[in-house]
Amino acid sequence: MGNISAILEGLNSEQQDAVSCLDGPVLIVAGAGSGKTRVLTSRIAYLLEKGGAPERVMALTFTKKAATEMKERIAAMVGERKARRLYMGTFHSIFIRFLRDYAPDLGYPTSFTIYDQSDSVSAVKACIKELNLDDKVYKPKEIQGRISMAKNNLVTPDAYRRDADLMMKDLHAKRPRLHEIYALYCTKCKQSGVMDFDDILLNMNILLARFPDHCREIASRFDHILVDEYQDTNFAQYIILRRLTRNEKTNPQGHDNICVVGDDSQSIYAFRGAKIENILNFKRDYPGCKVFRLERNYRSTQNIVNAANSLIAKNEGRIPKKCYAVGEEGEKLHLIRAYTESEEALLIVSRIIARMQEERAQYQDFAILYRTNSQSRALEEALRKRNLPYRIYSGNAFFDRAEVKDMMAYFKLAVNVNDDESFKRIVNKPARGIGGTTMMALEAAARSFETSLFKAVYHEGLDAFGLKNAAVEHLKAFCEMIDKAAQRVKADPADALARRLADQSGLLAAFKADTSIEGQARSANVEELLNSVAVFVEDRREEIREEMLADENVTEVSDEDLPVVTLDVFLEDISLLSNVDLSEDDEKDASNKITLMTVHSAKGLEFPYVFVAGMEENLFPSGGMMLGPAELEEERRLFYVAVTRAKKTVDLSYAQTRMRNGKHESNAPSRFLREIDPQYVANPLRRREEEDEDDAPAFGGGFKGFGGYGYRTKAKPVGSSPWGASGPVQVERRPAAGMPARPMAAPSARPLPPKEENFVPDSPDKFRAGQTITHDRFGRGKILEINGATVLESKARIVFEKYGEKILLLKYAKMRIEQ
DNA sequence: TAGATCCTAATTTTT
DNA sequence: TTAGGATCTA
Repeated sequence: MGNISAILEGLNSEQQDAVSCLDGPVLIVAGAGSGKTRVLTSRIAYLLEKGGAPERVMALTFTKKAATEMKERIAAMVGERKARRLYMGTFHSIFIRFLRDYAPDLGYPTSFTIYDQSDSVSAVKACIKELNLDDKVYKPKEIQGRISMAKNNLVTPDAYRRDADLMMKDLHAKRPRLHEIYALYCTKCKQSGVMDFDDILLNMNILLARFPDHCREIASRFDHILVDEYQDTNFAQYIILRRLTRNEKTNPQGHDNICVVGDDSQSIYAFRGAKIENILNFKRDYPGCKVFRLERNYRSTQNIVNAANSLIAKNEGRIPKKCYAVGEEGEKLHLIRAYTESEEALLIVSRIIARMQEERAQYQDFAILYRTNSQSRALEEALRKRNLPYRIYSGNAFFDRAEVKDMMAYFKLAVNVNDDESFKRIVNKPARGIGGTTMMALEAAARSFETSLFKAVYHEGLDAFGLKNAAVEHLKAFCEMIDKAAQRVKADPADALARRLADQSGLLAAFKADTSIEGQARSANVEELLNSVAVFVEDRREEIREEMLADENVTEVSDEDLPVVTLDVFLEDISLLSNVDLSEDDEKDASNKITLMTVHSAKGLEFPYVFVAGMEENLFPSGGMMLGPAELEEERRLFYVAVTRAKKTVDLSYAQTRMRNGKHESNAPSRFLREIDPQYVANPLRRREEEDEDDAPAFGGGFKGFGGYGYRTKAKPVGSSPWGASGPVQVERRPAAGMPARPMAAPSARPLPPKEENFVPDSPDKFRAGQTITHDRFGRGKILEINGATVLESKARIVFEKYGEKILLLKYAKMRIEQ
């Protein structure tokens, strides 16, 4: 019992309540930085200390990283042995365990393999081709997305075809045969013995729905279910959870000890099928549920939390909660105004340098977040210019490399010879004289035999499809090589088999033969992959050894006692793992670096100093085509996530013009900047500063509103040289538009009239002769004429009510049009 | 079959 | 702009 108080110790009262309320449905609404993970892990530890059996606890996360971290923390509280027995992992990895058990019932081989998204897209593409559809109309990526959405919503191909609404939409989108692609894709996957990510959830549902016995059996194995990041669950996950808990239809005697943790304000994956409604409706779905709110933010300063609150308040449909910071007030948020994205980058970098000096901060304390990956380019450039170390978090950089994928395809094909995507990928890599014509014929044959490519090679009657003997020999040689490996999958250690495949395929040799820099890099990457297989085998063996040692009757485990860790195990592990770089170890120690990443990938992380770049309309919020209210709210949540990553300071930057898709683009500052209560911003956006960009008539060549704005007035950030001393061209030629013309200008004897406070000028390209205007110093006047080739050179002759006639350069003059 | 060249489409992506 | 894919040519 002493341990129990140890678990509760150091938790605040709300956290304690959330941890110790074990019976019945529980919703923990955990604001950013409120100690969510701590509560979840403590809760599980508490549960175990109270006598709960670890193997009867299912805990689901979205990432492997989250699962591993939590396991470690739980192990620290209750010991390795118990923690290890927990049924804890990602939705996908946990469900795969069940699916393997019951695969035959679902029409899959027990050894089914997993398609990642790119496999999935190319399989879809193959289906489109097979149906003779135009891939300009049926864009593989989009179709795959639609199929994915359908599966996430548990819409099978049949259901899809029967759904008038969906069919109507497709008709309108001019792709009425989408459902055929969907159906064919499913057939092919099944034929290949393959599930894509969505299938794992879909099939789990099918398993639970169509096989009540299995459903009961699985559900009865658990007394408690816990779910992390519940706000990001999709419909399929939602239904699975419903089926595993008490349920009148399928599971009337089941328990309803389901505890979900999440923050509706941080739901940012709707575009991928996440349903924020799941968390919003939890109370309704699980009557009698208890709700705990964790509203104390331990991470950020008050200013940051307050600013974030004021922002997210603009969203409707939220779970009411009032987050507050317990830390110090902190600095206000700071806006960085730049003219171009490269200047923006330079300003960010100088501010980082300044901060590092002022606060003795380290590189790793800084993160620069952005909406789109392409924004990293300018930032990298600026960082390199100033010689600052940085690292970019970007997707599966390693596993996205062609050579790594190739090698992986060999592994996959050995584990599952029917995996057609892998087959196609490597059949001629390295060159084996199996060209396009051969493959076309083989594919036609496989189609007509209704079998996989691999099996088709051994089928009778290939010549009918125009396959020459020589081609068939080549194919057979390839298949035999694969088959030899396939025979050994269950017998040989993964690392040995992987190495053999690399050698016997000739893939590694081909890369090694290439002495170019790229070639070297390729073979190094393949080596690294092979190495990672070895590391995996080693780790897993140690794990198993420890597990065996945990048994009281076992005192020693020799190497021979350990089971062989095989390639299929490695594959499953790897295909369900995402960003966790193979080189993560290097990163851990040698990583005093500035972090660059998208806001999405920053979720769950924290940094003392956070910069968010590209705070512009059309970029953040991203907008694009149609930005509906729901999408806008998601963007706002995304921005909320960005801001709440910061512990100490937040800097938000925007550029007036930015190179996008090869073109200069001008966008107004993001509306989100306006939505933050200005009392939390050091230099807030002035009222109409952001307007007049979009509807301004295009003038000259694409550069809109280059001068004439008051952006520079208060831009001086602490200790940095705001406009980039070493800055780009623009700095030189740009006039100090917003500065009072104190030093040089107006040598007239008369003192200048005071300028109007908070004057908001219109863009210089708006002015036309005849308009009545107000000038920030000279007051009302009328434009008599404007001349000059471009807006930047235009001069206006204006007669002012009080000051008479003057000629002003439009780009300097701060004026607004009256009425 | 490889290499050159042309064309086109560009958010976010826990699995 | 640029990356990736498709198509064309030796």
